[in-house]
Amino acid sequence: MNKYGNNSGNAAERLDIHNSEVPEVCAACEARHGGICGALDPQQLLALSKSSSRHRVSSGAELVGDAEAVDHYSNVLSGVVKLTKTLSDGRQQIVGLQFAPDFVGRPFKDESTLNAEAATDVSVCSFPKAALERMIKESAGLEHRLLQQTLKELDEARDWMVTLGRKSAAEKVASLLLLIARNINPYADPESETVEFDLPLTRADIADYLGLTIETVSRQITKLRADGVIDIRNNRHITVPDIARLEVRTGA
Amino acid sequence: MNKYGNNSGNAAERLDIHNSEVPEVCAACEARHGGICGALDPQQLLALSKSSSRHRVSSGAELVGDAEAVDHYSNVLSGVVKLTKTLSDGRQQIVGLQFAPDFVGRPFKDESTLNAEAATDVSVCSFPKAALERMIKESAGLEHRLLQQTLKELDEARDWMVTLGRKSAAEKVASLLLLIARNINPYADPESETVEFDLPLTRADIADYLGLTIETVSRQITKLRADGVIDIRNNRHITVPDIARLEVRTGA
DNA sequence: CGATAGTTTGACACAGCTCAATAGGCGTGG
DNA sequence: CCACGCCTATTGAGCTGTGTCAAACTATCG
Repeated sequence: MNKYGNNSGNAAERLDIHNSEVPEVCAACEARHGGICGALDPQQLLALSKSSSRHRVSSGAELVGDAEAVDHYSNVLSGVVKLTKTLSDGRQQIVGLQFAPDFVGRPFKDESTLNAEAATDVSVCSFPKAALERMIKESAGLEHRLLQQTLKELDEARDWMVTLGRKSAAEKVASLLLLIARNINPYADPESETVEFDLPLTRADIADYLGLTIETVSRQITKLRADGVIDIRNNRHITVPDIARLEVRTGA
Repeated sequence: MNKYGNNSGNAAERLDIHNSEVPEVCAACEARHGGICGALDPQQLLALSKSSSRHRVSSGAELVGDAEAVDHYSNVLSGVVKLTKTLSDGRQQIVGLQFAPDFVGRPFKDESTLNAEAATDVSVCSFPKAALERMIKESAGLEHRLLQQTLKELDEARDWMVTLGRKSAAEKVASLLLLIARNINPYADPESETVEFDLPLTRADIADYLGLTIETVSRQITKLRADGVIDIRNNRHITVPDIARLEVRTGA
């Protein structure tokens, strides 16, 4: 099944081919100047957008299956995507969270080695594997962006290895809340002292990202709330009155 | 201090400029067709080798300091380099091991976010930051190799996150021994049932890579030896009579 | 308003940590 | 070649943080 490679909902079709403006689909990405497409000039953007399409993926749905053939790549436009790995006996670990405008997919490999799943309702911009790989060959800037994004993800993965290997349960939970607070809203003022957001993850997801059980996660969240570091409404809506106090809890 | 950017020991100087053969320094890398330099043609290789130099770094010495300005990059020619991160209170985590012919250094960043240290005596081929970044701009192939290497390291980091987050101490130790067995000797037959090698890491290093204490590591190694999965002589020399039996112990 | 999925809380067990003592490897110097 | 000292690794005993199992609670949605 060609999940996201088709042209349904392709906004670019509404553009005149002679129009060199940025295609309508790309406006959202452009606005925040992130994402790999920023490397493309309007003409290249138009070419790529011809084979790309926007999709909504609802919470829980799979974007890329582990050990499945990869036939498309995506950019996250909104929502959160979790990248998971599973051992043969079912133990699971989340190995990354992708926020807008992150890229999802493993270039230059025929099979995925992990599972990408929508943690919330997500909207993505997808394009066929072949189209992207063709553009990479034609645009050095695109490959450069991809390298930058990969280096960023590698830095993040290594930071998280410290969290997994050396932090206590309490520090792990604080670290995750801080990570989410800093990434979930790309428009938020990074200097603001207080943050408010809806948790994109269930307790089970959090446990899988931190290498803990849901019970331990729940106890640590309860403690953070009891200590006034966070406020929770409806189990999902979190308020952090003072980011600095949360940072202290992460164990540096 | 310009640690590795000078030309001391630059074998390329002995080459005639009109000689288009592969520079002498590069022969070792070429032999195994790995490493980023494989993307360069002989002429480019010659150009890069003009500013590169071989160095021996003895066990325990630092190649790149955390939060230090990065002025050079290196390729590992032999030995093992450990990449570490340290929390403010001293807790440490090894976030990667680089074997020959891996690349060491973080392109496009002025400061390193981790510490690279020789785990064994190491020999490297180093070149100034500027020289590599210039070549990247001139050779799309080089950037492609760098992307491939970075993607490989990202895959490895994510695999290790599963080990850190979800495996037992026994599985962690088995996973590390398998990792080393598979990487330490680039010339070894990957199909061979038995492997023999000298551990490049102390018990403390192993603990820092696995998120354990040295005592727990020691106990698990003792158990593997008692069960006949490995044989140890002189605390460092390891024989794995049957790789498949070790794999079973890694928890998949 | 009942069903369902997610979350919290409690009591207990155990894997891995801490602290402490012992043993082994290896270089140095007598 | 042995004796000594240093550093690393092993082993033991007890403790604790996190996991396990079970039950109660809460939000959400038909």
